[in-house]
Amino acid sequence: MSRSTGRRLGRAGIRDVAAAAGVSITTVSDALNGKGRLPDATRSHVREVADRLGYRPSAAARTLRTGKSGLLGLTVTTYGDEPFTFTEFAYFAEMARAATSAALARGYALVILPATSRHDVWSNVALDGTVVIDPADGDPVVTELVRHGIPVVSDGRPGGALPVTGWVDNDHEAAVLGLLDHLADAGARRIGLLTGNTTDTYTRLSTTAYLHWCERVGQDPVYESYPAHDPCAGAVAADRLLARPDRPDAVYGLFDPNGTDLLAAARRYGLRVPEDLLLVCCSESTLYAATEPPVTTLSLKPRRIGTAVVQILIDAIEGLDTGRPIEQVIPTDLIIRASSQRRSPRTTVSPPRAPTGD
Amino acid sequence: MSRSTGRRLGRAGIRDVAAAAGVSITTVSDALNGKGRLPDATRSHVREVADRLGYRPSAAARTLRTGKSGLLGLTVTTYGDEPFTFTEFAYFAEMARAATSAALARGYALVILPATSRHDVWSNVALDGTVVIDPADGDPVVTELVRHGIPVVSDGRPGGALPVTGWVDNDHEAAVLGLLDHLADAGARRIGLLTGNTTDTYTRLSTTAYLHWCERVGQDPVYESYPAHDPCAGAVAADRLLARPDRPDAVYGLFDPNGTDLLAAARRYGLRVPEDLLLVCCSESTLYAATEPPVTTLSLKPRRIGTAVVQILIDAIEGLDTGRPIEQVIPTDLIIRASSQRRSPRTTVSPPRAPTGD
DNA sequence: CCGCCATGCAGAAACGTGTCTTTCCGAAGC
DNA sequence: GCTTCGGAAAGACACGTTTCTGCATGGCGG
Repeated sequence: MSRSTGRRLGRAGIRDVAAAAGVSITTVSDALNGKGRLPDATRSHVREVADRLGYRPSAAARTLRTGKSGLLGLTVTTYGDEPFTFTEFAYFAEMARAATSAALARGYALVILPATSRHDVWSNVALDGTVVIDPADGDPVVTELVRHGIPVVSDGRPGGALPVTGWVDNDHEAAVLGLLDHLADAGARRIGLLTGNTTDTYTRLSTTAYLHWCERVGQDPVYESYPAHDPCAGAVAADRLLARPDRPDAVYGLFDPNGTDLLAAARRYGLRVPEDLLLVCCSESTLYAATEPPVTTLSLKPRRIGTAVVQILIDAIEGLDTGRPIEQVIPTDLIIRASSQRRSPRTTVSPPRAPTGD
Repeated sequence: MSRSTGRRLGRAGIRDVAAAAGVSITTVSDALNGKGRLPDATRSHVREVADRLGYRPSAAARTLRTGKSGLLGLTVTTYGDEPFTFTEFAYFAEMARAATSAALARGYALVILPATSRHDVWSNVALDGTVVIDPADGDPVVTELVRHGIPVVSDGRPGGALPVTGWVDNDHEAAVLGLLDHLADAGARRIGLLTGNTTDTYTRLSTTAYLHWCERVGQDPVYESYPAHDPCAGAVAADRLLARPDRPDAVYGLFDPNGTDLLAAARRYGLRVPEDLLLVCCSESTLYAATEPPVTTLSLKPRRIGTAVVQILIDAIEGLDTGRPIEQVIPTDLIIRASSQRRSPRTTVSPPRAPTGD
């Protein structure tokens, strides 16, 4: 049987369009992609025939020929033993959502992939580039990707001289320092920290910033750490922190659920917030606007980060890069609510200060 | 230049492996895929050479040849004007996470795609199948996908005779009826509903189940609806519901943030929970375990749904289907906490030394 | 001793597209 | 009048893999 009649079942190919329009394959390709020198009459004719046949170019064939798939990987490193922490917290959900929207707007789609170095999964999909969330130092997946010539942009400043194309991150040190200053301004004398025992960049930078701040103001560090992937462990660690003999009068929690964990622990110990205990936690959840009391949160602006990461990555893919790594720092946002304001609203006080930090 | 020496830059191809191993292309392909009849010596030799060269088969070429890409689409329909509601609520995050894990375990990856019928995005990626979350009646994207022979499995029972391969859903009617019975058992005399004004299946089924229950027990329906995509509107609607002259003494909120919305509204009206107002909301967030008071939540088991959807879809793709649509109902889980139990567990605060709750 | 089958492997045809090169043809220039 | 030039479209190849077909060899039964 001839090749033009053999494909009765299945989708229409470019050959079918060419035959139906009475032109060659080249003309069809050029007409649909706007590439060659064709009169407008031919262009519209071919397009009309293609539409009538319901023709959709094969993504696989196009990818094979052009080398561009229009797919970006989105990976998340694992915390501890958990196999997969995608959208473990609201941060990831928001960031992934923004990244997906930004990619879609430029004609790309996102593929969710694990950060493990399972070859079979990674090699089964043709990637134009990859977004890596919080890569570990010397991440083998990242090095292998760049060795294959795939651009990698990371959310989180990479450590260990990772050869990424670029990165986007918050200034975690400045955020923690500003937040601690805010608590001190509100009257905190001893600020505690609820942190993780993992080695990821966010946890490490935030913790060292806390230690530096303590050193600067001459306060003994008071902190508890726990495996961040275990939600129950957070509640226990919050309890431990408030059970210490050197109980802090203000606490910053690094992870999303810490706000409710600390509120619950404070209730168990009969501590009033904010009268007896000032509270701030890092979270993207709007639920903290409606808790009792509302909790001051530090937002890492995941939407801006997700958008920026994708823009940098696509710029690099499409050859708009400047040759050197592109680095971008997104400012954080401290959303001040009742839990970190010592003065009760009943007493007449000076109007609340403008939220413009240093 | 010959074809074997021309590709110096770029990844190693199967030809390079064949040349380096001193065998033919066929032998390399068979050895790596475990297909042909080869002695184990040749197999291991080829594999060793391929590893040494860092050979990764081209996903695009394999997809073109075999017709299988190993990619599954994951789409979310839009609510109202919002362009993209992926992981708008914790439900989507959990469901997407479970679906991703389940797909990965069977060698597939998930591509996040918008539910709009933008051709250019959909046709730029070769899909083996698609998961559609809560499709609208007669969804054009779904019909076009099945017309192209791509299996579609939906999260949420499809309406409008949508030709999906299968679907997974909760028994929303039974869940709402059981939950309302639970509230009535706890002493509720007039149960209100906080619902959405969208036409998606979840909202519609839950609301009609509520109305049926009211009819059965002879209670006048008391409900407020609002656009579920707008977080501020939820707080306003919660306020409206509690401001009514026929104020309910128990409320069920259909959406994730309704719990804190209703708690805040109750505080504004001086209503104690659960003494004056019983509360249940549908949510997957663990934050409700630590609110004041903890809120009873209805979990739709998104992890089980995400896993089941992917299993059904991959079974259909790999030809394990039975010919008829596969339908699966996942039971819901009512997590009973203090907000829906009229008796207060204790009037004094329990000693702080035992962090093990309940 | 001949034919046959099982084994081990190579050659080559696809998969469907993009694009380089070539061909054709009419019109303009010397 | 012949060449050249440029526009329009066709031919052919390549992308890298899978897989069908087929060739050679050696062991075995008849």
